[in-house]
Amino acid sequence: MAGGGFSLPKARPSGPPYFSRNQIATVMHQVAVLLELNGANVFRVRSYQNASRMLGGLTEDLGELVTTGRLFEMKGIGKGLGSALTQAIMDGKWPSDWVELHSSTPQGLIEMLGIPGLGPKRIKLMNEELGVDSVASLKEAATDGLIAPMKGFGKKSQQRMLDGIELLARFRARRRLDVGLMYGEAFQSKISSIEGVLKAQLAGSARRRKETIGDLDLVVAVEDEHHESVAEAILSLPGIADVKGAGDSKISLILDTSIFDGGFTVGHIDPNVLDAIGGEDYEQLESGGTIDAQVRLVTPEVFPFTLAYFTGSKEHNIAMRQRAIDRGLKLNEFGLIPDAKAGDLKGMAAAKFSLQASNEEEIYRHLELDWVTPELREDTGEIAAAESSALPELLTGLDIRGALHNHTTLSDGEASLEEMADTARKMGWNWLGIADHSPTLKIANGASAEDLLEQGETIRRYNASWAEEGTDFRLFHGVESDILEGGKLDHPDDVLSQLDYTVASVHALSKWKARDELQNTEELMQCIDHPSTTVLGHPTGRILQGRDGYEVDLFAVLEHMAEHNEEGRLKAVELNASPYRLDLDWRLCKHAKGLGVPVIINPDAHSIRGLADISYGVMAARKGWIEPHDVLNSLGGEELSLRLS
DNA sequence: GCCGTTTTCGGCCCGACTGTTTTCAGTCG
Repeated sequence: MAGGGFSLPKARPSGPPYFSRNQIATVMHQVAVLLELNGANVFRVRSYQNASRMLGGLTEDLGELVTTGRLFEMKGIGKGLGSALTQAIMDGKWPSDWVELHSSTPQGLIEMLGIPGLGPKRIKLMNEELGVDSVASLKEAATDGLIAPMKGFGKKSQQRMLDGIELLARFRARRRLDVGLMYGEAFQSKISSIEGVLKAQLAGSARRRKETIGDLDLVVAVEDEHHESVAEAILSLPGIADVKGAGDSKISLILDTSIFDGGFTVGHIDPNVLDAIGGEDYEQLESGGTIDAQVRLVTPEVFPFTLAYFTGSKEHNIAMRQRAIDRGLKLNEFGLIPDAKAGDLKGMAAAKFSLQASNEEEIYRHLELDWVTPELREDTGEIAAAESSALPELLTGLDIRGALHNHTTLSDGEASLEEMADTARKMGWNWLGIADHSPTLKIANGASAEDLLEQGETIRRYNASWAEEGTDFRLFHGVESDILEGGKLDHPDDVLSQLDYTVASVHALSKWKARDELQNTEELMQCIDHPSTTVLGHPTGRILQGRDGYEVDLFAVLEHMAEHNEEGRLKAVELNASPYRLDLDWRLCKHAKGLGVPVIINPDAHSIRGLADISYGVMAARKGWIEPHDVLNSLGGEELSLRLS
């Protein structure tokens, strides 16, 4: 969260329900963090976290859940949380201890949690003993040498805090998926070519294709006799800025951009996005950037277990372990070990009694599960699905036949219509949609109605000539219209009606962020009701690592879109594939799918290279359980033409 | 705070690493 400030949302003016699902889930997460900082029982903290995650992934209406009493039947909701939530939802009042936690915990403590190596316990201690209540005051205390003399602390801890603060200032803790994968793939290929390395594979959130990545995890298979030489070779690879730690099985490193053989460049960033992520300084900042990496060296027999373990997620692992326990087994990074055999042995010593597995599939099979693709390992229902062979047949890049939201030189794109079409054809697509900006967006050189309609003429000419020569490719003509006051679109109806489709997007972020969730939700719905609106573009306006989106109840918006679709009016939600956005969030894809709202993955390309961003959208969609038939991208040109008419 | 073919208390996933200790707490994944 940009800013990191915690606050309790105000109740809606009318209700119940007085709070949205998002709000409830967010507040519970915040309470969990605040409890940690106040030294609460770790399991109590976990209860809040579990409940937050569970509620955040729900599709049911909260008010209904409460009135039917089903809230109390949900796993993870007991008497305490159940009645607290009932009060919040039905009366619009947060429990008094939650309010108290929010008001009594200095905001600076939350910010301090972002410092690597520093957790809630020591933050609390420093706060109590030294009155440290922010990153700035911590820096001062550490510089004055006040930290080291404290019991349980020391000179090294003090220095690590200063280093951590430096790192925090230099770069935000997480990196976007595209950046993380760039580092990860470069590092993996360097390790793979070391003599004695049998296999090196990226694990962790990069393998799960999370939209941002905290650090890289690499699992390396190596025979015992090469262990030492491989470890040494890794430590002497180019691109290592610092070694944070090196134990027997784990090496912790910081990588920098010198790992990239061909140099480093961030490529084209559209100005709107650039502004949010640091403006002109961004490229410089990024080229001086770093990423943490952890390498695990294991024997080939253990490799699949370690790979599965460090792929995570933590929540998926917990569920997997529990499943193992239920079957008299112990699952860890070394193996899957029957209780009876392992006795009190720990770690590697117990691992020799492990059930055999030459790959991840076999581990899952031992637990009577289908193999779960890494993207789905978030404990959001994949284990139940794997148990009953009901895992989705996920979308792949090969299913993509086109995308609707792309720009040309008519507005702020770098490439002409012809260049864009040509590139799409070379990518094997059957169609391409062009949706340039509308007039209100002056910063993006929004095109006038006149120019827009002229572009339409050109497109019709191309389509006619392709049809004539029997080429299975066509252009669709649309617009990316700004959403204006009252949910209105940015062109007169008679202009919009001449287009194949309209992508309606919010760009006036500051205005939308100044309003509350209810108003924004209402306005988006009004815009969706416009007969010309076909696609809701980047639904929250978020820029990853740049700015949060505006407040909106997307569950409600999607439900509204579902009603239109049920009545035969196509209303699709965009999954903006730009790695800076990935908006619709993957967590909501499953919900859209469940409601029958079609998803359209759009690269929002501003150059021919930008079209390749579609791959990040496919990653996010897979993470959101999306199958080929859930997206418009998998339709052929003729089929899509029918859907749009 | 939740949960229970262990039903009202005592667990709650598990191990590595670091820095501080002299047997362990905090943090991380």
